[in-house]
Amino acid sequence: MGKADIYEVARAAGVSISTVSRAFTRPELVSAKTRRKVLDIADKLDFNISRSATTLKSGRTNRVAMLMNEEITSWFNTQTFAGIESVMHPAGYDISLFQHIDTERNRDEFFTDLPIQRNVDAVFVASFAIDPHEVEQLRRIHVPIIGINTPSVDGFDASISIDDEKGMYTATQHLINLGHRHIVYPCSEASLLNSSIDARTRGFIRACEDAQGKHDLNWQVLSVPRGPAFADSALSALLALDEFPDSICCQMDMMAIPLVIKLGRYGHLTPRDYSIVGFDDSPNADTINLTTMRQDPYAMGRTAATKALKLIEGEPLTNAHEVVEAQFVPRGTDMPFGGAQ
Amino acid sequence: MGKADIYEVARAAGVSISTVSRAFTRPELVSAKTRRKVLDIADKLDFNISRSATTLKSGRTNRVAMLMNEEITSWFNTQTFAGIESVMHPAGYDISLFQHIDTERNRDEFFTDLPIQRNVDAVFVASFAIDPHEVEQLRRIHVPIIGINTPSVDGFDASISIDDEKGMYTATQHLINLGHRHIVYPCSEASLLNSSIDARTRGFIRACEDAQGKHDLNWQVLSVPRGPAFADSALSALLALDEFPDSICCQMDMMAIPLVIKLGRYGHLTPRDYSIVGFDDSPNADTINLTTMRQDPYAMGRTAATKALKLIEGEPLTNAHEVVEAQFVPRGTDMPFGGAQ
DNA sequence: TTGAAAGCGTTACCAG
DNA sequence: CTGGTAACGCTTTCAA
Repeated sequence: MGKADIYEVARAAGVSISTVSRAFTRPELVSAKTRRKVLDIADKLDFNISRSATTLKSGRTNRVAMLMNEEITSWFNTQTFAGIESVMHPAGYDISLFQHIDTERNRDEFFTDLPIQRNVDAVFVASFAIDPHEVEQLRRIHVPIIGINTPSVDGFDASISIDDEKGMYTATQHLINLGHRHIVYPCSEASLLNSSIDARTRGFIRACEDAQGKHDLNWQVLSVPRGPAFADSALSALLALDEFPDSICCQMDMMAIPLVIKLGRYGHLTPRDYSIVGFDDSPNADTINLTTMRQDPYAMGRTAATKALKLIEGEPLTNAHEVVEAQFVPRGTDMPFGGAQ
Repeated sequence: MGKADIYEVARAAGVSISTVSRAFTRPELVSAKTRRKVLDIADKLDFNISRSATTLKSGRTNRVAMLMNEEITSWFNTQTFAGIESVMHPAGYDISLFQHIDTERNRDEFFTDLPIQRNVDAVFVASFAIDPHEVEQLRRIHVPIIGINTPSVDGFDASISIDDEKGMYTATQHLINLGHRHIVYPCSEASLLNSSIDARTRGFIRACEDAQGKHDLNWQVLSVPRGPAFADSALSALLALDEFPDSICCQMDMMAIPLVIKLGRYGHLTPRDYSIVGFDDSPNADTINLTTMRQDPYAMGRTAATKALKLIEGEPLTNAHEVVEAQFVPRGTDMPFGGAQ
């Protein structure tokens, strides 16, 4: 907010407040000379249009909400947020962030209070298992709701999701095709709140079951507690196995990367001793040369935001609900079973 | 925004709009019975107070701006943002993000347009070399300006900075004290826009120069181009050296981590063959057991936000400008020179 | 405890 | 192309 108000500027410029307003927001309606004079004086007086007044008048809030599990600092959330921001900011929108909508208490609080707390033009829901009743609550604020990796698209006006199950199915199948028969899937316990995690686990299991008939597969899901030490827990669990597996299929790169590094300290080297594939292609995956399934949450954020903008404008969406596939990224942590020469 | 307006709610509840307003924002001024009735009806009608109207009336925007170099997705920016958010969001503020204020064009555009583009109650400037003229421009929006790791605090109402130079001085000294005499400092070229980077380099150089008298030191700054491949460039430059150094002092962990991993593939193992220390303690530093200097940008963000809130309230700050020190985190990538037994 | 009315700073319609 | 004026939805005195 500047120092002076629109009346002072109008007076100083010898014009009406209408003209001052137009000089800023509809320059084409004002003569070049008048416009220049107004803008000069406004600049001198440190005046600028009040967004609050504009938004009140227009009925638009120029703000959207983004709901997420956990912290904005996680790789997925940051990338998604950045993608949304890259579209919404240039369009004049701010993003109001709601983190940690993943504990019973926070969820309750959030879904009870959102409508009366903030006003937004759209709501993004990123990667969590929102339930139908909660979607219902959200709908009451009467703005478009856009899902990103939500378990279901019921109640959403638009969505973009990665096919986690299929992606993990592909990764698992890759290991099986390589001849691996003893496959372990280390994963942090399902939170019931991150639909991606669950879907990936399903993909792994389905791939193993499908292959079971053709091969004598020894596979298992190795579930460890959530929390900051999940990778170390998985490491211990892996080392405690009677027999070390010939391959590891990881829920995510953040699991795979520490495992590759730390297993090496125990003499288990990839790809010499075992194959391992990750999921995400998050930072440092390339550094350790990890074979993985790539997803692009930044691009998903952009897509979601583009849909949101259209919905806000009342434009129809040609394909409201999109599903994208994870992309296989072959690198150096996998090798045919017994294939080292 | 809900469906109904305040008049409908007032009518349905048989009260005036004043009472409806108070039921929401000053519940203590309304009888319990009336309040309940109003809130019930409001809920039924999906009504809720318009923030736009409230902010217009109050003169507050309930929004702050955050300026940064590069992307929100960098570790430092994400952490700082999350820290600010953790304080500002509960206080009712949204954060309007301005990324990439680091190219000539973006800077110009930004500093010319900010005042007329958005209205904010405070501005955070994170980690870049804003120049005095630009601070001057910023000041014209007449709100508190809070710096985070800015090169100077002139013109800022408050600031929190890490002592990068001292931190790197300490790290370098540590290597020298360990007996190392051939030290290389790989760093991506100074951007002129990231004051932290410059300060760290100065710290390294000063530590070397200070030790020069006492020891026969062979030190050098190995500058490589900025960009996504900076770590690989540093790797090549290091391998091209006539003699491989006995120690490496890294500008940041994002440089150190790939180096440790990739140098290993060329047979240079730490701490056996060389010592290396990083800076930041960013993700995976612990995974590879990297000795480093820790900084906590999340905490700095919180501190900055706390100061901002006070300034917005017009409260005095007891210590407007704070400097914190990086903390030495000894782990496993350093060892006395020739000390392996 | 409640109601009436002024006013926050714009925008947009309608005149001129 | 420009000016006057109502209206956006709320908060806040002031009265009752």
